[in-house]
Parts: sequence; structure tokens; C-alpha cells
Amino acid sequence: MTPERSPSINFQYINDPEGFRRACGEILREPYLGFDTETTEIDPYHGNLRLIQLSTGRTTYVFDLLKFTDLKSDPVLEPLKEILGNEKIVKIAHNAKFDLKWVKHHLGCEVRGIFDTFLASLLIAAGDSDRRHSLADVAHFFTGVELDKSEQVSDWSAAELTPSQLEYAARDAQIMPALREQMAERLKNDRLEEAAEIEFQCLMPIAQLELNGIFLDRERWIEQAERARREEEAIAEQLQEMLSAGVAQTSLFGRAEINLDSQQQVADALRNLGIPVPESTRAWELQPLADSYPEIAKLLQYRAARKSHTSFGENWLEFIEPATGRIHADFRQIGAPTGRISCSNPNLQQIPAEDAYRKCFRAPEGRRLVIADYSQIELRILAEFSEDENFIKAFESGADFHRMAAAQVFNVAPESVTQDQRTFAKRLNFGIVYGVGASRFGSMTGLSRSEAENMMRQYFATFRRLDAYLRESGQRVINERMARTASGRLLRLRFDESNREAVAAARRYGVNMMIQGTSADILKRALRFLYDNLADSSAKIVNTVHDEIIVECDTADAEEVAKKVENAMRDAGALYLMKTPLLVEARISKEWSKE
DNA sequence: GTGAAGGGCCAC
DNA sequence: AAACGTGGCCCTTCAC
Repeated sequence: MTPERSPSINFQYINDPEGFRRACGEILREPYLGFDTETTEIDPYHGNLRLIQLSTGRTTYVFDLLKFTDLKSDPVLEPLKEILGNEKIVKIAHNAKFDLKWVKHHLGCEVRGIFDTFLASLLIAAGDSDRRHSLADVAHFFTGVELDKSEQVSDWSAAELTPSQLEYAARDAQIMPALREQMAERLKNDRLEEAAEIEFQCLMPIAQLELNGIFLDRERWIEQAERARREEEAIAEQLQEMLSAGVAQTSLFGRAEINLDSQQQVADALRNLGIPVPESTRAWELQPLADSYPEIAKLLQYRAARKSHTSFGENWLEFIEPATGRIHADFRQIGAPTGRISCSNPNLQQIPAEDAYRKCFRAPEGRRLVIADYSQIELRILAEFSEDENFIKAFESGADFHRMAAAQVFNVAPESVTQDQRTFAKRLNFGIVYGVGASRFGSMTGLSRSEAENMMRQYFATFRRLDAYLRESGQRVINERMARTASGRLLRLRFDESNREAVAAARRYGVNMMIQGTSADILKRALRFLYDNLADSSAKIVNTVHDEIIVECDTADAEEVAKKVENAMRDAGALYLMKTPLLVEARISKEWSKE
């Protein structure tokens, strides 16, 4: 197929008050507008917002903001802000989070009514990792148009922009309305409209979350990092000592140093000591040997200490933005094919659960954190989907779920459930969401294969509907080669049906996606509800971790904010859980800690 | 030097 | 026997 020629570009460059007034008047009645911005930096806390482009698809208006000294309150910009904030005028952007952050931070206004072609592309790709999602890729895929992005990195701070720069700026906005038409059609055909609505509604909350950032207590962090460094050093010294006996060649300076981070060298040294080291030296392989060999125990200790020290050390201080004194991480709204959000630079979703680390994230003076999470959200979704009365009953009592489940499985009164029984039930409760097998369950709990099988049989005999549901949905995702969440979010499964392992993996993947993805649907709905409820208050969303939302607010508002957070999360859950009770636990704290 | 791949491990 | 799902980060190893 021959590539479509780039469409001719018809744009108006607007840089005076009269032009702003006239242009905004002309587009005020448009249902859809292509929307793009050009900025002098990537980070809104550093550069300037130079251009805003709005396009009907026929005409593109390139608004130059260079001459404005006060973007937040200059009345000339009011009509433009009204268009951006008008939900009835859909702004079509690619990776709108970027533009939203700039507009919010520099113009001080919200963007309402968004169609994001980047998120739409991810939804339509439905987990196909071969598909690319740059604007050029998406435009080509859906409309056949070839785009050239060479001006993207050009200098947008020049007093006089070149014709080629302006043309580039206009072109990206101009293609958006036609692109949206194609993508909207596809979203409809794939029954992804509700999922898209969730994503588009979640853009502003995520943009604001990134702008807000989270406060990290520098001194506490340094102290903890130093503690971790010393601990690692001490353990490394001991491990080095233990392994030196297994090193063939000693250096001139006495003891031979081996690189403890090289699993190759470490495995060799251990073997030289006569320790039967398995092929892989992953923790779960080594764990059984730890009791017999102190060197193995020490190695595992070292790895944990090493992880803490390297991943959560002083390098984090570089992430503190000087302009705000806070950490502004990157949240990828569709970070996983399941719909989960991911986070990087740094990843605020993998802070060790230990208080020593969590407590470094605290509210600044005069403020509090409201920390709210869904209790057992994935298991409740499973209960809802399966309609298993016994499973739902265990939630309805409101008591400890694992205990209630254990009481049913072992047929004893809840108060007579032993610690062991509860642990077995808990492990199984978590495992089934991922599709755990008897062997894995056995090794987790120390049961033999056949004991593990028996216990799983007993478990599924208690929760018969759940068992049937897992089988049926597993069969369905294989037959249909796709899985969907409650909102309709889609994952296409690709597997070789002659390969039993591949089929089993696809089955686990698909079933897990329905649950994990529904949890993501609910969380994203909650973020939007919360964002709306917190407007014009002292409260800011500062982090979210899959089933948890953290809000920072003035101390005096904390009680009220906690209620709002709880309500937003409950209302979001109620959209998808009708039969199963939902529990949101919110607490007020000076620090991000457990309880 | 740089980057990809693989191993390992943190979170939910 | 690792067949328990999703991510990101750090390190080593190895290819270019």
C-alpha cells in the first residue's frame, strides 16, 4: 500500500489579543478539536509553555504565549481557557497527560473533555506488545498518514519561530480530528468505550498527581540509607570471609575478593566449598539449603541488604525537584496490559513495606496524610464474578476474611481456627488469583505435593462455585482468545494451542487479567471521583499503589478528607461490585506507615 | 562506551 | 517441579 501523503496544512499563527478573541470565537461551537502544545522543556517545573495548538481538522490555530507575562490571570487568555475547560468541546491529544500538566501548571486551568489517542491506541492494541504507540505510529496505523517528527526537539524558546516549526506544530494538531474518528469507530467495535471513558477521565487526576509530587523527609531517608549501607557492608564482609575458603586463587594482598553481585562467581565459590548449588541461585532455590549451609543463609541476607541499599539509597535524593522540594515520579496510566498503573523515576509503588522506609514519606508541617486502601479487592472481585455464596459469606461477616475462609474449609468455628489453618487459607486465597498449582502451593506452605493437592481439593469443595467459575472462565479465555475486565477492558491472548504449557500460561494470564484489571478499573474510577470531590480544597493526591490512594491535606481538614476518600473509593467499587461487600480502610497519619 | 538480555528482588 | 499474575530497578555479562 502506498503511504498517504501528509495532508496540506492550513494554519493561523495567533500572537495578539485580537487574534485570540477572534480565533476562540470561531472554535467555540466545535465538538472536536485537535489539541497539542509545544514547550521549551520536558518538565513543566522548568521550561515555558510556548504554543497551544487547537485544530478543527480544517483550520489549525497556533496560539503563541511568548508575549504573556502572566499566563494565570491575563484576561486575554480567558476564552482559550474556557474552551479547554469546556467538557462539551472534546480536545484530542496524543499523550494528553503531558499537555495537561503544562496547561494546569502554567495557565492554572483544567482541561475537561479529552480524547487521548495514545491511551486509545493502548486499549485497542489489547496487550499486543508488537504494536508501537508514538503519534507517528498511531496515525499511520489508523489513517495511513506518514508523519515526520524531526521538529519535535527543535528550540521552542526562540523569539521568532521558523515557518517549518509552526507548520510542524500545526500539523500534529490538525490530524487529530480525523484520527479520533477512526479510533472512536474501532473503540466502539471492540466494545472498549467504557474502558476508554475511564482512562480519559483519569488523565487529569494523574496529571495533577504528578504535579503534586510526594514529600520525602530528606534527613530520615539519608539516615535509613546509611543504616542500610552499613548493614550491607557488614554482611558483605562476613560473606566474603566465608567464601574466601572456596576461592581457588588468593591475591597478593591475602584474601581473594570475589564480586558478590556476580552470581557466577558466587556460585563457583559455593561449589568449591562443596555446597550443592542449583543451576539458578534465586532465593526460592536457595531457601531450602539455608538451614544446612550458613554460607547460603548469609548470601540471602546479603542480597536483601544489597537490594535495600542500591535501590533505595541516596540516589533517591536526586529525584527531589528543587522547585518544589518534592518527588514527581512518572506514572504510566496504562502501565500493564491489565490496565494497572505503573510508576518510574522513581518507582513509588515498590517502596519496601518496612516502616523505616515508609515513614520517610511524611506530611510536611501542618499537614497530614490520608492513607486509604481497598481491603482484599481482588478476592472480592473474584467473589463477585464467581457468585460463590460461601466466598461472599466470608466477606459479609466483616470479620477477618482468611479466618472465615479457613473456618469453612476446615469445617470449624471461626474462633477455633488455628494459626496454621489460617495461613494455609490465606496462601491459597492469594494463590488462586494467580492460578497457583499444587507444587507451588506445597512449597509455599511446606506441604508435600499430595498434601497440597488434598488441601486444594478441600478448598474447592468448600467453594464450589468459585471452582466452577475458575474452570469456566479459564476455558472461555482460551476459546475466545481474549479476556475482559468488568469495564470491558480487553486483553487478546496469543498462544500456540499445541503447546500445553503455553495454553496453561495463557489461561492463568487471562483469568488473572480479568481480576487485576477490574481492580484497576475501580481504582481509576476512584481517582476521578476523588479528584472531583477534592477540588478547591487543601487536599492533594500524592501517590497510588494499585489498591491504595494517598492524599495529603491540611491537618484541620484531615477528618473531612478521609471521609471523601473513603466515599470516592466506595462509590467506585460499587459500580462493579453489586453482590459483594466492599471495605475501604482510611487512616490519618503524619507518615506513610502501616497502621 | 553503550545497550540489550538475563538474573535477582522490591511492591501489590 | 518454579507452570503464580503485574510492574521497575540494579547489577553482571556480552555483543557491537
